[in-house]
Amino acid sequence: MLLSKACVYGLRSSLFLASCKGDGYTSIREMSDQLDISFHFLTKILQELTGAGLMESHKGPKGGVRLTKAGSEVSLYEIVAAIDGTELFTECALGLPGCGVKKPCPLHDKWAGTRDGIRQMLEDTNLLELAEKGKKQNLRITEDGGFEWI
Amino acid sequence: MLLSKACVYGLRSSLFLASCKGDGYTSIREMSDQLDISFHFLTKILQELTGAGLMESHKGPKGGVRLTKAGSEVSLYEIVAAIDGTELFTECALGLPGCGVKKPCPLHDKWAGTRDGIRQMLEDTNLLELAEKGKKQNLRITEDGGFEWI
DNA sequence: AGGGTTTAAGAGTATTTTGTCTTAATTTAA
DNA sequence: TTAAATTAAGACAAAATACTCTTAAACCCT
Repeated sequence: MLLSKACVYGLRSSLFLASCKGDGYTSIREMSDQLDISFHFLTKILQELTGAGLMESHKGPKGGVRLTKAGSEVSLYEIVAAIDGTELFTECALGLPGCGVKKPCPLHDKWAGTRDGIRQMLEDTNLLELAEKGKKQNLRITEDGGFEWI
Repeated sequence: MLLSKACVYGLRSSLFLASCKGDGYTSIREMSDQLDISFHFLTKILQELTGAGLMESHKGPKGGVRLTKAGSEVSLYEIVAAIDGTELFTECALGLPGCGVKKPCPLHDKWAGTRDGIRQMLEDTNLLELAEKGKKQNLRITEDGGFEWI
């Protein structure tokens, strides 16, 4: 699996927030309902994202979380890095520590290119772009397709 | 992590076999020693590869495992598919089941290209090519670099 | 034939990931 | 000021992954 489940859930919920109108907070309960993700698990994931500065949270009624930046300014890479870390984009395909230009494994050259391709794709893609595409083409971001773009 | 540890170990040991001269069997004990991988864990991984038809095994003295095909005929993709399965090459980046051309997620188009890039890199690379490169440039395939190309 | 060597198979353990539950702290609004 | 709503935090449980160990089966050699 390329990304952990926590990371995938983090991406889906970030996408959800990017599609929300206005700059108010969205409650985690609503997100967990709409996206069909365990409330408590999602809470922990979003805590990581707020810890990383990508979201900010607010307690109490009318509380919830929201993006700290405009969706157009948040790349998927930032979210992945915040949850799964950057190891995927630096590690050796054969799992050898310290593999790099100086001390490569036989697969290093080829894998480095592929790896950069993954990173660039994530860096090149922002939340707003995906939210607008999803809204325009009515694409799903949940398993059952129950989510309606806002 | 892109590949499981079992898969990474499977790749390293396949690479080891591809670098072995002659067509005799190589004992799993020797491989686990040379590659610094737990003997019993490696045994189970190689059983998967023999089950998939990529290797064949032989018991008793002079026993061990060997590739069923020439190293030049074995792509990394075959090994990864045998151990980790092909899910990585078919799954949705957002984890949505059934995501594809017909029922895509907002990230599908971009991810499909990236995903194919990973697959093609693995399909395009064979064991002999890596073994020769490793031998020629004296590259490591173990953490401590203790392995000497045969 | 018999003993040593090697893979096969499966049970058992440890660690990480995933998910659940409870309690505390904060905030809004009546 | 009090009650309801909401996130924060941490303990706990379940599942998947990563190993470890033991016993069985097959094989070679003397």
